[in-house]
Amino acid sequence: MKTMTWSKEEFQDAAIHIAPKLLGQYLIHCTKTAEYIGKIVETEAYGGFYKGAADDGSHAFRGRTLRNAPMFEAGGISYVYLIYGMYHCFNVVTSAKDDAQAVLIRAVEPVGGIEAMLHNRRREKMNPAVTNGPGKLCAAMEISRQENGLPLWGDSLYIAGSPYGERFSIGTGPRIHIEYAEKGKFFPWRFFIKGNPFVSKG
DNA sequence: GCCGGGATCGAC
DNA sequence: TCGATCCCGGCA
Repeated sequence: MKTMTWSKEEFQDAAIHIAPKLLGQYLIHCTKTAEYIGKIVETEAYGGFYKGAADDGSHAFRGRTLRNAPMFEAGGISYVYLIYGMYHCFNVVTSAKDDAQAVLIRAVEPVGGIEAMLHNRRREKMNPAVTNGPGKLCAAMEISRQENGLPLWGDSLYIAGSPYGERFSIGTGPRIHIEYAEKGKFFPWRFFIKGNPFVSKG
């Protein structure tokens, strides 16, 4: 049975709607080394408004810059940036052009390309620390700024639905590590699969 | 130019 | 709890 891959149209929606929908879906990255498959277990929405307040936790809050430019494109492309000089974070850009919104993928459960993921993370055995954080999953799945601004409806980096009708309950809460955002730090825009061991500690 | 800081991680 | 490490963005 073939999985359904997300089309460009499906990304033209608010990040707050897409963030929970991405849970249980597969993030797939095909490289020369491996075909990486991770089940998305934790996401965060960025951009837009919550009860009339703009999201001051979003990179796009102060307008367009060189770094956040992909967020201002039409939904369905990647937004990958370097953080703390060492790590990368992968986002799915959503909504219409010039409506800067994105979903940060915070954690995945390894499903395919596991040997390569372990190698990339310099681990001997699988455990949650291999992919239970945004920087960790990028390192594991070979996602860096080379993957910035790429279409997600192509065939090298894309989202696919689960062929199984998997049931799970969704937890929500405030987003991680944006204490500087006076309004946004209270938005309940973090989503995760309850009980999944690969959800980040936060 | 210079300087402050970050949607993190892992060692101590 | 704290340091690593570097690009960006704001300001001069």
